[in-house]
Amino acid sequence: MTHAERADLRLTPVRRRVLEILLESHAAMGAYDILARLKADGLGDQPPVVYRALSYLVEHGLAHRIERLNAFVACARPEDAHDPAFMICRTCRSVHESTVATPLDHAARASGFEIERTVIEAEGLCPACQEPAP
Amino acid sequence: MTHAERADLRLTPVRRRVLEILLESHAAMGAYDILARLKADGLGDQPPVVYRALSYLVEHGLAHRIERLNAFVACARPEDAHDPAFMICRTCRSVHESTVATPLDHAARASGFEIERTVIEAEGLCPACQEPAP
DNA sequence: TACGCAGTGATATGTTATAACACTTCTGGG
DNA sequence: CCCAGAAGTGTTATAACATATCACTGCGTA
Repeated sequence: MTHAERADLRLTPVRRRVLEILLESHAAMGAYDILARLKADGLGDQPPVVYRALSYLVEHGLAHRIERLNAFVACARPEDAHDPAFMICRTCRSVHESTVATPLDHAARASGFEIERTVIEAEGLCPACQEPAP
Repeated sequence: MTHAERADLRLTPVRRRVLEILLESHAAMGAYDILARLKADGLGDQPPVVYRALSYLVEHGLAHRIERLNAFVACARPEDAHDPAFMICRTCRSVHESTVATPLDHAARASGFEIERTVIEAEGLCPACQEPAP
C-alpha cells in the first residue's frame, strides 16, 4: 500500500495543491514560493497555511525538507518509508533523492546517543550545471 | 600546524570573542544569541557583525554551521581539516562532533553529480536527556 | 602622499518560521 | 437528530534568521 492510498491520509485541497506544486517543480521550493502559487489559486495567502500543509506532507512521507536550503521537495519514492539522502545542485537547486545507510550508528552506540533521524545532504554540481561557464 | 597557528589567520577582537563564546557554550548557538553576548561586551550590536565573524570562523575551520538548527558550534578538532558529522540533542541542543566517510560517493559517481560538500546531522537524545521525564 | 585592501559601523530590508486565537467542518456516540 | 471532541482553516501579529549596501578607518606599501 502506498502512502497515498492509506485510509488515514487526509489530502485536503490545500495539502493536495501544495503536493502538486512540489511535484511540478522538480526542484526545491521555498515555503513562500509555494505560498505565492497557492495564493494565485485562491487557496490561502498567509504563511501558516503553507507551513501547516508542508508539515503534514513531511510527517506523512510525501515530501521532504531540505535543511541546507530551508526548502521542500516532493518525495521521490512515497511508496516506502526510508531515510533519504539528497544531492543538491547549488546552481539550479535541483534535488536528486537517494538512499543510504545511516552512517553514524557506530558513533552513536559508542557514546550512548539515541538517533531518531539523520539528515544527509550533499551539495555540488549536477551533470547539467557542470558545463563550462561562458 | 593547527588552524589557530596559521600565519594568515586574522583573529580580530570580534572574531576572537565570537569563537570564545562558542567554545564556552558547548551547544549550538543562534547568531542572535551570540550577538546578544557580543553586545554585552561592547563589541557590536548589529547582525552583520556577528554574521561576518561567523562566516570567517566557518571558512577557516574554527566553527561549523548546523543546518538543522540554523545555528553554530565551535569546531571540536580545529587541528585538521575534516568533513564533520554531528549528533544533535533535540532537547538541550548539545552537539557532538564526529567524523564519517561521505556516504554518497557511489551514488554521485553513478549519476555524474559532483559533490563539493556533505552535511550529515543526526538528531535524537543525548545520554543526559534520555532520563524519563517526570 | 596616494593607493588599495581588510575590517568595521550603520541602516535598511529580505527571508523563513511560529505563536495565538477564532471559527468551521467532520465524525462518532448517545 | 444533536452534541462533543478532533482536525482543519483563516487571520493577525511577531519571532527568528540572514544579507545588501554604503560609508569610514587603519594599515601596509608603492
